[in-house]
Amino acid sequence: MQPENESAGQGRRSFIEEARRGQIVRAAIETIAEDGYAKASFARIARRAGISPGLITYHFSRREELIMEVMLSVHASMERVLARRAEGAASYAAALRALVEGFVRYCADHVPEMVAVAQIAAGAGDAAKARAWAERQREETLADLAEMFQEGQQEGELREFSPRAMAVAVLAALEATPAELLARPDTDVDDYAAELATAFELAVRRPTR
Amino acid sequence: MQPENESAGQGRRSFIEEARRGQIVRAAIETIAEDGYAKASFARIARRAGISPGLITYHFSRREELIMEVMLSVHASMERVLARRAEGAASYAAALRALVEGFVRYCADHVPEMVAVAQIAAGAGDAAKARAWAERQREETLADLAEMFQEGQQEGELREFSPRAMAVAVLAALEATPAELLARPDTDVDDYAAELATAFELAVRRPTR
Amino acid sequence: MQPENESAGQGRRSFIEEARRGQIVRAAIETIAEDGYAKASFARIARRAGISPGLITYHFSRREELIMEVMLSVHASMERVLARRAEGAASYAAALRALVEGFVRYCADHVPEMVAVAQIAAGAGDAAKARAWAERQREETLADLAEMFQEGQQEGELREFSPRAMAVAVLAALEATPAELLARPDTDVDDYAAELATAFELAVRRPTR
Amino acid sequence: MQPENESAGQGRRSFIEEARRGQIVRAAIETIAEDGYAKASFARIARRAGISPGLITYHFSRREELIMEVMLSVHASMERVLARRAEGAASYAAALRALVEGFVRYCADHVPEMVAVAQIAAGAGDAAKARAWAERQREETLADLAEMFQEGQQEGELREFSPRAMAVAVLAALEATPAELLARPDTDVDDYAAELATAFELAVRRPTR
DNA sequence: TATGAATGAGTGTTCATTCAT
DNA sequence: GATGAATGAACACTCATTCAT
Repeated sequence: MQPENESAGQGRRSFIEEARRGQIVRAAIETIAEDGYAKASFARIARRAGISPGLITYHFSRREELIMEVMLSVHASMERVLARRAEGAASYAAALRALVEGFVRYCADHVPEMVAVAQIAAGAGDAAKARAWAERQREETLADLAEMFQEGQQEGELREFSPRAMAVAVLAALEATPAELLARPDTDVDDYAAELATAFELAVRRPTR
Repeated sequence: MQPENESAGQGRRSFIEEARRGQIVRAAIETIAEDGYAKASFARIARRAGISPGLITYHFSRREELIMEVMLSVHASMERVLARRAEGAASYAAALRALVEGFVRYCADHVPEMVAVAQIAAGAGDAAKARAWAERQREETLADLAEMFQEGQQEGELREFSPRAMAVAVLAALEATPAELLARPDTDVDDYAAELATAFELAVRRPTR
Repeated sequence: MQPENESAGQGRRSFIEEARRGQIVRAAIETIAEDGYAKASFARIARRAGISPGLITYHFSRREELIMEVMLSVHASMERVLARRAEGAASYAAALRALVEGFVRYCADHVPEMVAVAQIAAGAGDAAKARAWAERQREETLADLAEMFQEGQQEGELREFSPRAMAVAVLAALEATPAELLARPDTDVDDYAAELATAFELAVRRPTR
Repeated sequence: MQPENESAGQGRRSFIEEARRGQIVRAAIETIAEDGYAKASFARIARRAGISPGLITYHFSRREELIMEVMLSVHASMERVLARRAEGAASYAAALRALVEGFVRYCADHVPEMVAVAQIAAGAGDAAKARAWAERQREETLADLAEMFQEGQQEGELREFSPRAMAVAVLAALEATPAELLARPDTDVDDYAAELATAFELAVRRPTR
């Protein structure tokens, strides 16, 4: 009898179950990050976690559910970190800088998570639900960014440019960070973040005559 | 009985073989772009090409070889286009603009190719060789870009910044283009390209005065 | 630590155990009848009974044992009912009528039981023992019926015919009843029973001149 | 690339493919008849046919398709045989006798087919489509039988009785035949058929005063 | 007594690859 | 050159059964 997750009103998950789920999610993240999404079979994930493949299905009724959980957990963790940073920025440029630096910092500290999420987002057909969710999330982030730019323009702090195109460029640069840090592990993360922040600051702010 | 590809010294490919290979590569690109890498089985590719699955293996001894060929052909095609644009740029800023606009233009005109390549790059384990090659290629592109920036800095046209970080940001923005054009088909491509070019121009050039 | 069923000489079953077994058997009957034998997993049966799957194995050491118990309990219940009807029939024709009407009546009142038993009888390999038992039971019923016919023939009440073939036909008609009542719920059960009884009465009795 | 069965307009099946399909259907019938539906896995069917399990999926795109083909082929074969017998019956009683004897004869000659079909009809959930089809077929047969009885009643040849109930009884007796012949292989088939025919003749015809 | 976490064998199905034709 | 029948390994998933608690 599977735990029949999350649906039932009273159905809380036991401590041990929560622990196993966490363990499996971790193993899934690492497996996807290291071996690639397509090779992240239950067999491999289970081997890494030191459990039997059947146990994964026992805790996650479908593969989709596990993949979704990976997405959700990474996203929630990042949100928590970024939220702290975003508060109390004095200007739009400062807010952008806070976002960029926070994101890069998070990437540096959570490379496997970011790689795994990227794999899933770009990945196969059997993660359709998770991919759709990620795309919606991404679209939302883009919209937020663009809105921020627009406000900055209306208040005269930022120059005139296409908020959307700039948002795409910024997010793309952020999303490229995990791969870059993976490819060049010696990168000074804070420098890297500052460079990005400065570049985009110059790109968006009204040129001081 | 197979054509024994590429290895043999004298082994030129016949005209008809070259044609078949091209047909298969095209079908592969379209299938990967439309159905996703994971669903792009030989059966599907062959159906699209109107041939039997066995014939693919006849022309490409391993799956890896076909995927590799997809990469190579797209890359070659893009190089050809970009090379024309890059020549005769009067300044580093102009060269950057030419690159950005050329790349975006190419993306707009070759969506399936770009989507397929992105799928492969992010994709499965049986594309390891192709992925490695793409990564090497990408590294090379980054190095070229960074070198260009460095020269611009030495000549005083560009401000001081990390050439590497800027190169990553620029390339990331470019690589995000196909997805963006796919997600927002109404985007004015030339505007979009100009916006990116301007943004990065502001980011790199020595601030006037 | 299991109850070590039925084997031990002294091993009586406690009251509570008997109750659990009954509850599980009922849940099994309903699950098999509604979801089909193949889908009647321990998980489903346990969910219906509001217990854990492990508890089923605790009370029935093998799946086979549970299935067997289903058979036995249904059979015993039917026997009890039929026995009452059979007594005191004045003629062989009357006895046949009593049997037919009793059986049909029982079917109408115990659809799930009959459906479940039919599912098992026609069903899977892991019910082999139960199926064998049912077949033996069936054979016995056929023998009883045939013997009754033979006696009726010897006493001159019934015409000459193959007792065995007639027994098969009668039993087949009876066994078809649950499905028929399920397919046509509006059937008037008593009419239906009377029709069958009359048909077979005409088939067996010595034609009145 | 699977043969993509039956749908395409021009898509004829090759000779060799037709042969394989037939071989697989035969193996499926025998496996179901001997081991039971639930144990008739592709692995077992393939072993019997001396082929690999994958080949079954190659020729039948889903399991359901194979099961359906079993049903259809048995049904078609029986129809062919029965059709010859049914023609030219001088009375309703004679038509009934022809049907009964034809059916029994067919059963005797095709025990595995009949057992397999019975297994599927009574069987698991993953044969839903085939079971539904069989049930529709059965219902049709019942309707035909009942209609025949009704006509016979209207013409005065048959006594008054419920055509439906009688149809059910007759069909049930027929369907019980394979099991009976299997249980008692020494049965004289023609005698058995004649007994059934006579029994139902007496049951339906207007008693000769 | 009862739970539910865990296992391992088994399922249908997919697919790159082989090979006789 | 080309076909398509055939294989075998891999996949997610199901489930009776075991066992520590």
